[in-house]
Formats: sequence, structure tokens, C-alpha cells
Amino acid sequence: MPNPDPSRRSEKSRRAVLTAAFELVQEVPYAQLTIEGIAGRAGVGKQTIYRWWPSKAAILFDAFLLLSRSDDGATPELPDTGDLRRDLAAVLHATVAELTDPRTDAPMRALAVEIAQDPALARTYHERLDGPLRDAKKRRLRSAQDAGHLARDVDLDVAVDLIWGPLLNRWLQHGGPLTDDYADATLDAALSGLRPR
Amino acid sequence: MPNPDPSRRSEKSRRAVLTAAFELVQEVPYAQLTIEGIAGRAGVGKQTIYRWWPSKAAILFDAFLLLSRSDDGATPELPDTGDLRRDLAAVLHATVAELTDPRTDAPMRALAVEIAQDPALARTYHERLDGPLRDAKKRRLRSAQDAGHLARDVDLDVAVDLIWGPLLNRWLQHGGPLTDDYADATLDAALSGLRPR
Amino acid sequence: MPNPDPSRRSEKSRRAVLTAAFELVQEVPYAQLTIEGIAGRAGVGKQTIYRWWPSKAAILFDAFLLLSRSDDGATPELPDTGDLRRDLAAVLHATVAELTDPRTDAPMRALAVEIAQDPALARTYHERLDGPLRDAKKRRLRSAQDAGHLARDVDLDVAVDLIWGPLLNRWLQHGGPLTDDYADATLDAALSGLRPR
Amino acid sequence: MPNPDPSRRSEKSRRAVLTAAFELVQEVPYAQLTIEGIAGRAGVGKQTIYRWWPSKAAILFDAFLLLSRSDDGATPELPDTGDLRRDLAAVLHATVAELTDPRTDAPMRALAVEIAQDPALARTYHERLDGPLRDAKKRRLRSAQDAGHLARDVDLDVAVDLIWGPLLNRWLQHGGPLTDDYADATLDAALSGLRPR
DNA sequence: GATTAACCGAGACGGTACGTCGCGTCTTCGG
DNA sequence: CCGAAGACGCGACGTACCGTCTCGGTTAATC
Repeated sequence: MPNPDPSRRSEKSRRAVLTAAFELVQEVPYAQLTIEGIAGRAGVGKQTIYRWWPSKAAILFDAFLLLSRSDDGATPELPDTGDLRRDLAAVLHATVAELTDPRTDAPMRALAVEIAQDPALARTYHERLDGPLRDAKKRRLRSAQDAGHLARDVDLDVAVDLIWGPLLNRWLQHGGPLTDDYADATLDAALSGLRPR
Repeated sequence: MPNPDPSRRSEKSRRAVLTAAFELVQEVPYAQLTIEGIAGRAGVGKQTIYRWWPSKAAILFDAFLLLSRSDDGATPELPDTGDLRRDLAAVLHATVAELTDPRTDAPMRALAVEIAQDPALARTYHERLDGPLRDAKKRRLRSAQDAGHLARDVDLDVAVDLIWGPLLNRWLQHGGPLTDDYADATLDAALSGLRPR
Repeated sequence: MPNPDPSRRSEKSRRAVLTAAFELVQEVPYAQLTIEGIAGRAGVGKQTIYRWWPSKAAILFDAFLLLSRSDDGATPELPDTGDLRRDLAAVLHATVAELTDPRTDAPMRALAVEIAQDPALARTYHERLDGPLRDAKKRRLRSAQDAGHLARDVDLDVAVDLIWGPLLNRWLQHGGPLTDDYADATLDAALSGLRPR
Repeated sequence: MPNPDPSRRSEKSRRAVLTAAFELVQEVPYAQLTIEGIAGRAGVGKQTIYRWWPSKAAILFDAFLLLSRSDDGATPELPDTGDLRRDLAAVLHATVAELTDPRTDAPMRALAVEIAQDPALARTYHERLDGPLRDAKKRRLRSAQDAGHLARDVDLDVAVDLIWGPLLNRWLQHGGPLTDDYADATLDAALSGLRPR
């Protein structure tokens, strides 16, 4: 039983499905997002979805891939004005805005929920979607190291987790209000450390 | 139709439901955990579940309450040997062990997933389950402040997030291996800060 | 896995399903009669149908049983005026009228088609629905034998087949116009035989 | 979109489709005979089938035409030894054998079922397939009339129905065992009539 | 012998119905 | 009146075929 031939795939249907899924996930609670609903909205047969995607999460993932390729193929880059704290604060504030906007909160939360339940999807996510972004973050931090604004001996992955982890965790677990102030507070603490100096 | 009368509630059925739910969530993927399955395993009618719990998440939540009350009613406390880093590392290593053990990982993950999707449940969780634990963490940090091992001007909630956030985030999002080493690295970074000194 | 408990069965749903099926089969070609359509018309869940009937044909059969029990429990009887030919002609004309009326033609044809394809259903049909009728026919013929109007040595089942078979066959196979004249012609031929006298 | 050009039709595909259909209808219940199944077995694209046949029944019909043309183009003829009863009995026994053999029973039953549901197909059937055979039967009966073995005033169509109707009806409706004895009994009754003499 | 238009196998497509599963409600019966 | 049991209306699941369509690749009549 051979897999379907991708060369025969209808690009129109593919985009219709991904767009419909992305729109629907903003309109209804994720638990109520159904394949039938997506197919109906996209004007597509259910079989077309089942033929090309193994799960609802995979559709969601592809939708993100499609929409984050607005900046087509470009490598993402963090601002680098030389002022590390200011640059990171700007990025975090943008993230806060995104996580606060229902149009982006809903799809990202849905994806995060799926990732939490599916290690295979998680791997794909961290390779294909989060990876490039994390690389950009690490590039910015390395630049700070070169400028002497960041300790040389710190593991950059740990640094990224320390800066973004608290914010993401609070967001995903509804752990408190998601504000610029909170982002600033965690950023300052991460940069300066908790110990007295 | 009057609300059910809690005084006539069967304690036996209640425990049977919570135990069945807790066991089942370890055996099957959370998406396949059904009310019918729980009722069947518990030897309980479906109506009994619908009468006393508003949602699957509520059952899960109660199951946690039941099981975390092994240390019946006692207020949780972190170790305080005077060595902050060592004490925190010990707690984090215990957490790593828990999050790594399938028996605890599965139910906690299921609860986390529900919390991510239900703000109301999130509030209850942070008040009733996470709250006391967070208070204990803050008590330990305040003690460290008194001993001069922690900066006086740091917001303790931010400090807790900084220490535990990266670990929880990596766990929930399958962001990488969950090891004692990683916990130590984030702990050290949190305590000392990222900036060169 | 025990079968469903018939004592719990909803009589209302049962009748709704049978009535809906009987009505629908008159309105749409039998090939387009769907379980979903029946369930929808009956205001009943699909599962309720699948729980109690093994096939569409079984529903149809039960619908016939229900509706032919208008003459509740009574044993059917053919007229017996002493004039065999006249009595049989009257019955055959009534049959022609029934087979010609779309309201009865459609359901009977559907049932006949299912019987042709399902020997098990055929047995049930010949025992429960056709049986009593055939018995009545044979009673009338036996009475004719007693009156000396019918040969004593003829097998009554063969006689019934000879009288009704040609008509039913023409009806089911669309073999020609279904008229009283045709019924009379076959009846006369059956009674008198084809050989010269 | 012009109609297909019959001159370019692939004879190979045509035969493959008809053979596949005829074989499949013997192997699976008729309700499970699908166009896709036929196309697959025939090694033919679905479009080729839809291009040349309007329905599944039409395929079946053509398959019969093809296979009954083994005796290519020849006009069928009933035996005529001068002994009417013996000749008819021989033909009926052959029919019984055919209707009893699964290899012929299945396809004939499928066709009969379609004819029962589709008057248009019925007409075609009675003209093209059944017609020549019925003509042969009537020729044999007319010869019997000429020999004084059959009443002159009997309608030959009625006579044919009287002789073959009961048998066909019993076959199609699974009305009882299909034996030579039963054929003989109906034949004798048809020839001699039911009335005492 | 090259061109070209239609047929061909293949199978993706938008649909409809299938038969199943679980939801949350309702009904029955026993303690 | 609670609780076990489970039938009910409902809606989504994932699958099977429907009949249409589009795609290259023959194939046969025309130039």
C-alpha cells in the first residue's frame, strides 16, 4: 500500500486546509476544533485531510510553518544595538504582545498543548519552528559575550531558557498576568542573578 | 432539580473514581482517557461522575488533591540547612525525578495540559495545589534573604519563577533531556546571573 | 459483551424508526434509502438503529410486521363463496391493485429485493410474513377440493405457486403490464391447464 | 465535451471489465460489488468504466450478453422430439441446474435484483436477453399446438409464464428447494390444470 | 513519419454514508 | 434519594466508494 504521490497533491487544497485550521483555532476552543469542521470550512473532503496529515496537531504545525514563512525563507534575527538589556526587553515585550493577542495566543497555545502530549511532534517543533528562533537568540547572546556584556562561561542554551522560560511558563500555565513589567523583572533577575552583590 | 446533597455522597465511589482516573491516565494517552472508561474501571455509574464533577479535568485535579494529601493536612516545607544552593538543588533533583517517572509524569502532564486550556481550572490549581508549595519555596528564599544569601530587593515570585520556570518549561514542552545537571546549571545561572562579575 | 437488554428498549423509538423507514422507502429509490436518513426522519440516533437491527432489510421487515398487524393478530382468510374462480380472481385483483399502487409497490419491492439477496431473511419472511397468507390460500384450495372443484391429487403448495407465481414474477421483473386481465388469464390457464380437453 | 468515439474503444479493456465483473459477482455478495473493485480487478482506470457504462447494472448486463454469445449469434432453440412434456422437463431441469450452480446463480440473481429496481433496464433485458429465449419457448409451444398437444386458444405468453413463472419465483425469493421434482410438479400441473377431470 | 486528438491507467479530489465511540442526559431498578 | 447500569439523541471519528477531474503515456487516424 504505497503512500500518496506528493506530486499529485493539490496546493490549493493544502492552503485552504491550513488557513481554515488557523482561523478556526482562533474562533473556537481547541477541544472543539474538529477535522470535519476544518474540512467544511476549507471546502475540502475529509479524506484529503486524512491523506496528507496524520493528526490535527500536524495540521496545526503546518499552518504555523506556512504562516511563519511570511518572511519567506529569511533567517530570523534579534536586534543588536549593543545594549543587551534593551534589545532583549524589546523582544520580550513583542513576545508578551503576541502571547496576549487572542489571534496568536489561541493557535500557539493549541500547538503547545499538542507538543506537551506528543514527543515526536515536539522534536519536529524544536527542529523546524523553534530551532531557528533559538539560534537567533543564541547569536545575539554570543554577540553580547564578545562585547563583554555576558559571562563567557555560561551555556547559551541555559541562558536562553533562563530568559524566556519563566515568561513562557507563566503564559502557558496561566500563572499570572503577562505584562511588560513581569518580563522586565525576570529579565533583570536573569541578567543580574538572585544573589546579593 | 435540586443540587445533589453532599451529605449523602458515597465516599467509596468518590475514591474509586479518583483512583481509577489516576491509574488510567498512566496507562493510556491522555486523549484516550474517557469518562466511560473511568466509570467502568471504578465500577461506578456515569451519572455518579457527572453528578459530582463538572469535567474530566476536575476529576484529575481532585485525584491530585487526594494523593498529595498523603502527608495529611501538613504544610509542605523545603529543607533549610543554611546552604541555599544545596537545599534548592536537592529539591530540584527530586522534581526532576518526579517529572521523569512515568507514574507521575503522565498525570501531571495531563493536568498541566488542562490548565493551559482552562483559566478557571488554572486559578483553582494555583490557589489550592501550587499555592502552598510556592509559599514554602518563598519561605525558604526569605530565610535565605535573612541570612544574607539572597538579594533583598528581588521579588520572591520572580525568584521562584526564575529557578523553577526553565525546568518546568523544558519538561512540559519536551525541550530537552531532564537531568540533574540541567537543573544545576539553571539554578547556578539563576543565583549568579548571566552578566560577567 | 452481552446483547442489549430488550426490556429497556424504547417502544417510541422503535415505532418511529419503522414508520420513518416505511415512509422513506415510498419517497426515494430504495438504493438511496440510508440508515442516516431513517434515523434523521425518525428523530433517533443512529446507534439506536444499529443496536436493535442488524441490517436495513431487517428494519424493512419489521416495518412490514408492524403495519400488517393492523388487523391485530387476526388470522388472514380468503373469501369462500363456493365459487373458486370468482374468489381467487377477487384476491388476485386486490393483489394487482396493491402491486400497482406506488405506496405498497415500493416497500414490497424493496423487501423482495432484499429477500432475493439474503436467504436468512428469506426464511424469516416465509415463516413469519408469507407463511400465514400461504396457509390461508391453501385452506381455500382445500375447501375447493372438498367441494370437488379442485383435483384431489394436486400438491397445494404447487397449486399456490401455479396461481400466484406468474403474477408475482411478472411484477417483480417488470415482465409486462400488471392487469386484472393478465391475472384472469393466468388463473384460468392454471385452473384448466394448457392441454387441449 | 463530445461523446466518446466508439471506434477508438479498447476491446481489451471492455472484455477485462466484463470478465472482472462477472468473476467478482460470484466471489462477493452483490451489495459489495463496487466499481472500484471491478476497475482494480480489470486493471483499468475508473474513468474507462464511467465512459462506457452508465451503471453497474449495465456492466452486468453486458457481461451476460458477452457470455451468452458463446453460441455466437445463433438463435436459441428448444428441443422438439414431439414429446412436449419430456422436452420441457429437460429444459426445466437444465434451468434448475443453472439456477443451482453458484457460478450462474450469483450473476443471474444480481441481474434480476437490478431489473426489479430499474424498469428501463428491465425493458432492455426483456428485449435483448430474455426476448430471444422466450421466442424459442413460444416456437416450441406453437409446434405443440400444431401437433395437437396444446390447447389452441391459450395465449402463448401466458403459457410460458405459467410454466416458468413458479420456478423462477421460487428461485428468486428463496421460496423452497429448487429441484427437478418441483419443476416436474409445476410442469405437470401447468399442462393438466388444477381442476378435476 | 510526424502530428494530434482521444483513449488509457492511475489516482487525487469534493462528497455522502458507513458503522463506531464517547458525550452528557434520562430512565429503570435495587439498596 | 443515591448509585449501578445502560439506552437514548447527538456529533465526530476514520474509512469506503461515489462520480468527476487531472495527469502523463500510449495509440491510432489524419496530414
